[in-house]
Amino acid sequence: MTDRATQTPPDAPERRRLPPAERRRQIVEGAVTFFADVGLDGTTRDLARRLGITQSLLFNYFSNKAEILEAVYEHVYLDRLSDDWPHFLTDRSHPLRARILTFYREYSRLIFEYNWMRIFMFSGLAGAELNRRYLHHLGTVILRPLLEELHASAPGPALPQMEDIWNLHGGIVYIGIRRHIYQMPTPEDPTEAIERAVDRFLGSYGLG
Amino acid sequence: MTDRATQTPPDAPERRRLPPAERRRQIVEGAVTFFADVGLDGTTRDLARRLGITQSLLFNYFSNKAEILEAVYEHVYLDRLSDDWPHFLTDRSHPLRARILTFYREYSRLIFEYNWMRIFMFSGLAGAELNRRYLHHLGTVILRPLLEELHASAPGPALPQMEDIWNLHGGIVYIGIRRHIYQMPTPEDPTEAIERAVDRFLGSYGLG
DNA sequence: TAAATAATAGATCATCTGATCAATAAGGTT
DNA sequence: AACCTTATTGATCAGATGATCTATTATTTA
Repeated sequence: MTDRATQTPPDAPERRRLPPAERRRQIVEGAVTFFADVGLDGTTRDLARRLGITQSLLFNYFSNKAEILEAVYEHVYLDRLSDDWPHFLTDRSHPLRARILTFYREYSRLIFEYNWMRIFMFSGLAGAELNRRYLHHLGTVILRPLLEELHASAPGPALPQMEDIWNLHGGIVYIGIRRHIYQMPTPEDPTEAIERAVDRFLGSYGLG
Repeated sequence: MTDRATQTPPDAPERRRLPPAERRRQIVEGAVTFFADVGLDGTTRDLARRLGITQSLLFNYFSNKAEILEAVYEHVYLDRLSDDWPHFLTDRSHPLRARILTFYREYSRLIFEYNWMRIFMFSGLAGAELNRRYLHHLGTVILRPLLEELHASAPGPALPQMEDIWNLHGGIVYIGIRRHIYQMPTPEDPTEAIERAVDRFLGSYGLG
């Protein structure tokens, strides 16, 4: 910031004139971690500084800040809910326990990520419709079928309700919240904790 | 905002000159819901507008915005963790199940509240030390003793770990997150869902 | 090598935002 | 009723912020 006049500042590469597609990609990826760090109220100047470009350049690729945030959402929400999971979860050729464990192993690997977790929370607090859509989708496409699978498999009279599925889900997701939102220590690998949570849940419906 | 000159605007009471203590209290309470709504980046002008006072008046009671936020934290974090709970939870003259259920009935009543839930989340995302202190306190003063009570009561060889307690806790807290952060529909009264979650948990350690 | 293209930087604008301060007036006191 | 204290207001400042526009200059093309 001091010797900006020198041709090659100490650490900043001072590279310029990237192909537009690549620059745009660089901006979006930088914006994702930037807004994940500081929140959606982060300034375009700080974002530009972090990217090593000028603030005005941002507006050459996006007509306003809201458009940058849209690109961030798109980049972050993309492929977070695989279309395979509903089929996989209802594929009764595998034991239900294995299906659930495989799902949550995959799912937690995808969402226990700093950028996702925080941008999801920031936009949730901002009241973004996107969050409700995502959760509604999660509920109808994954958790609801999961409930039906449990009803089909449970031997006893005790059957889970939808709210119980949300409880199972929430207990697992809470690991990611503790880690990335509250920045508390959590198990490095959550797999075992998830496995025990799932087994407690299944066990209580006679699905040990 | 249009006819501010008229002596008594249509709806605004245009009252002035409250006793300082009362005005301060009014500001803090207004600030709590204001910042819970819009986030900690909400402007002092919007806050003043909501309170029906001028922006400059805020700085007569607080020397800067950070001081307002401190008062908000203090007001919101106050008495959220009762000192009675540790004693109550370890009082073996009552059945463990009743102790846990009573605790979570009380606790959920206290924290499943719009202002608390959102300010806790906003400040957590902002990296506030206060959140980590709160959660650390919760862990050592409530959840850890709870774990020990479970170890003392569980008949079988299977014993919960601390991470399992966090899972129980997270699953319950997640109801409040869904309601107040994601603004999704949740059971009006979470008591039954909590009861079932606790029973699943206890059952899996032979404490049915 | 010279010209053309367009990615990037720098300057600038209008508005917003936290904060200050002198002027005003509400409510109590005598 | 006149006075006094001080809660409250209105004007204002400096810096921050989103956005625009023109000047540069890296890279390609002829």
